Amino acid sequence: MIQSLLYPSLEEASDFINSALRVKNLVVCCGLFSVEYVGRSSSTLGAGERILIIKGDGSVLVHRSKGYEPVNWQPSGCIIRCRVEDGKMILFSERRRPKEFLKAVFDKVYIIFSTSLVDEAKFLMGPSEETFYSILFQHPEFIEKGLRLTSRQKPLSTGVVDFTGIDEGGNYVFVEVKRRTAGVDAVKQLDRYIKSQPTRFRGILCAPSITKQALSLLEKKGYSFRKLDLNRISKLLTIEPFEETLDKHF
Amino acid sequence: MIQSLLYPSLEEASDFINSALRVKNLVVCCGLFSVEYVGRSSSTLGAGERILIIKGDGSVLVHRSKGYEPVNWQPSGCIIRCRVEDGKMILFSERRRPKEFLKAVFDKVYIIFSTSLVDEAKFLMGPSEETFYSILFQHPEFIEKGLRLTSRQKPLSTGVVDFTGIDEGGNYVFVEVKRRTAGVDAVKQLDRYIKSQPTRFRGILCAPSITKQALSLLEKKGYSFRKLDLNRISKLLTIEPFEETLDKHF
DNA sequence: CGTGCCAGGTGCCTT
DNA sequence: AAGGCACTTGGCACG
Repeated sequence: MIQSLLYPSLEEASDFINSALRVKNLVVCCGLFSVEYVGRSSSTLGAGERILIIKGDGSVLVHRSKGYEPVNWQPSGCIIRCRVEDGKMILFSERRRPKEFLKAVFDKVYIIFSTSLVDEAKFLMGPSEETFYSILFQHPEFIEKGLRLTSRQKPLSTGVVDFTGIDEGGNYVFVEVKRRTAGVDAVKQLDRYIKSQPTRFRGILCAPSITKQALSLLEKKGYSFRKLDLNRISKLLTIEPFEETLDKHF
Repeated sequence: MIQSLLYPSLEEASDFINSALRVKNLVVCCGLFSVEYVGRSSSTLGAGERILIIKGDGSVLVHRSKGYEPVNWQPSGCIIRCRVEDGKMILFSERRRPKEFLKAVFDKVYIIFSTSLVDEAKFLMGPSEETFYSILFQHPEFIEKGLRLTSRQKPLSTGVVDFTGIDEGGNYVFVEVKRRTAGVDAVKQLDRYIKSQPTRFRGILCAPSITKQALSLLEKKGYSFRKLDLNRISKLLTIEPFEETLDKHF
């Protein structure tokens, strides 16, 4: 059930929003307004035509005419109030921790609607990092010939190492897996794991590619890089490859 | 100028969207639909009531009833098409590089509106990390009385130290600045810089606050914590301090 | 609550 | 175009 108002007065819009807030409906409001934000950072946005979205869980989004990201926002769990003051509609949102405030001051509301979105569908994501681990754990030869993996996702004092194992020469090995290009961070992560151990471990960083600086740091530390062949791995997934999904749905 | 349709037929909605696309208007559409995505990853979302937003620059956002993040999206620059097929409205978005596809299949459209958002306002962001460095470099007394800073953003073998300097007692000093609460990793970072030097350096970690564990580690290492007074610093910026902004606008 | 770490991260700036 | 890095990153899992 949709409720909507076209070119409402600010009083009408304010009442409308307050009604929607009480029943935790979603509200979409298009109008002319300015935005102030204070919190971890702060920002000011002068008056302009935008979209403001209030979700039932207390999140707020302000979208301008371009781009993926909202220009201002408030995450879920905020306390939201709306009132008319001095001929302007003021929408105020307060986040408790960290302390953050967002205020939208409306000169005009062009259109506003609210609804309770009935949406029970499950969101299914394609192969994640976890999926890659499973495949690699069953096929350590993709990482290195003769490698035996002894544990996965092993918690250390300083983080969780993806794999532990023993290489062809009998050396203990830590393996860090990245699904995408490995950067300096990944090398540091691996280094931290190995430094945390009293005994000697070889380090293997396994990723589809690696940045130049990361490789340089890796070599300086004496660790190894192993190129991960994504196509070969995806052949082993139950999930259908890109091309097939494309053919089927698109 | 707003155009809107309440409970349109799928044909009406499709025509409406195509008209809006031609003039690169923003479109907000609330309805019952499913979403498929294939690209860097892939995802499937069964039918449910949601909001779909198309922006003039070719970005697409699908929002469910909860949370800050869109469940599916397409960044700006995509090619968008809309048609009715087998009694469903299909909205298709293609990204060129990387190759990514998003498809929304509508069973029903509850409300749809479009508008060209006139929005020329400048978005002004509060102090960034860079801003803090500049201010602190010019006002080292905020860090410590009698401190002289000799260089900023100096590259070491192990990273980039924010400031180097000499304290009142003539000791060489490394300063690491954090804009937010300093955690254990900030201490480790500082420690790494100092360990990398052949000569002795004092370590100062400068942040608005510090976690208990980080402070404990810092003290164990013999380094100093300096509370960064954000209000005092922001006085030196053209940007007004938190409390004042709060008083004035909230 | 802090710590660690992934994300279809996104956006910005540099080579 | 690719790499590096900050972000009001958000989000989740775990101690």
